[in-house]
Amino acid sequence: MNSISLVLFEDNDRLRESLVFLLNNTEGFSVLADYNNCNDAASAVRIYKPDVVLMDIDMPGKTGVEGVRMVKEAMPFTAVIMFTVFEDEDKLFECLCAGANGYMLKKTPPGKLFEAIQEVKDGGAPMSPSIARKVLNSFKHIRSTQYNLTPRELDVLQLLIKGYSSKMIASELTISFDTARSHLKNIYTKLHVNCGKEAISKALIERIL
Amino acid sequence: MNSISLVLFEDNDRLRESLVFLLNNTEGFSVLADYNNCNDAASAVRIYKPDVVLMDIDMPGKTGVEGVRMVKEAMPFTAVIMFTVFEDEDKLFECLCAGANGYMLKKTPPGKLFEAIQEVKDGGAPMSPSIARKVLNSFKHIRSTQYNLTPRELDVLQLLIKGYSSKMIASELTISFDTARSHLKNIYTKLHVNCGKEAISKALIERIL
DNA sequence: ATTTAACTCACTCATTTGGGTGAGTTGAAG
DNA sequence: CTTCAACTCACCCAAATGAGTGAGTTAAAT
Repeated sequence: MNSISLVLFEDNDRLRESLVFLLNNTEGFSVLADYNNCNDAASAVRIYKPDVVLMDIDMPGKTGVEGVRMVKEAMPFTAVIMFTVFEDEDKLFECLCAGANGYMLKKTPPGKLFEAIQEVKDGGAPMSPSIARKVLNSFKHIRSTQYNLTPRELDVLQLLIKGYSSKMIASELTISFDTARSHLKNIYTKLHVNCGKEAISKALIERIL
Repeated sequence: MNSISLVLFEDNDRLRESLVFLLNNTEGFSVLADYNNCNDAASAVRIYKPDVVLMDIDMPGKTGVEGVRMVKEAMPFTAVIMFTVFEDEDKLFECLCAGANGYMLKKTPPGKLFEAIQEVKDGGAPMSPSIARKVLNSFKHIRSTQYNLTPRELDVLQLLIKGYSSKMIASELTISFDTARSHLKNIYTKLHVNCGKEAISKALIERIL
């Protein structure tokens, strides 16, 4: 019942089959489906609703980067762990933006990988140590660029994160209450969120500030 | 001008002096002061206002755990990197609670350490890979210990962070709207905040979840 | 010179939120 | 057996929020 359900996307048949075998013979894990490409990733996760998706980056056809994007669009709360041999910073960055929840190198021993699966299911962000730093570096690039927040909007967002109310933001920035709220609304639109709380989460988690 | 200023606390004289020498002969770093104990850590950081503090954990007299606490009380925005040989989970945990910003093992090569210093100065959270997981595990222990959140309250807080409204939280947890709000109010009280936005910030920044 | 983006401000409206107060149930610890 | 913490639910109210719409100003880019 509380076993973690998975769907795998991995073009290397031997590796994939090994993983499926290992996972299905490990208590607490059950592989619902596995694919050698992620062309149908969206429908796959919609059908199986797995707790966790293990996604290779380098696959023929659609790349894992597109894969994670599709998964996240289809089922936003499905945890996705990228599983790759390469430590390509650009791809890493793209995957982050696409919403991947973890990054494990293929050289990771199975035990660690299983821990990572458990961890990501628990809301963690497992990453192979060697790419952890890269991840931080990638995030530095983001710093709002992604959402095209204006300088003023960043000011507002920063205060919002401090827990300031619209009124407080207005007085802090010496602008009118309505202007502050106007900025907030624009921020929400740009961040694709519907309220301040979501904006704060997104900003803090994605390290926009 | 843009060189990173440091203050060191390390009881091993040879190691400390080596570090001071290395840092002062590396572009971008300047050691303002170094101590073989952290008894006067508070006044030291108040006087020197360093960008970064490098703090050993195992020192005679006051431990580095108390050291980081003092530093953080005196100068909350000073970045503190713990620098230790041991991977003691309990001490690690204590340091986390005390507000340390990074954890580097002494076996870390100088280059990596310097990167870490730069990183922590830039707002990152550098950690030796081997303790990164421990940190995550430690954080699991925290899970409210600090604020004595009940399991249910943690459930609610988790959803709050996802941007859920009271109504959504209620339906997600299959409780009434008022119960959800009741939990929220209790959470706010325990976290010493006045609104959900502050709660989200606090929870994410202090990694309560 | 004109377009454009950023910033500014205002008004309305339905909904949500935080705060306060009070209270019933349950399960575990003493 | 009772004490207590955790969880549950309800009602009230003032304030804050999000959403939508519209518009004036300024400074930079074309």
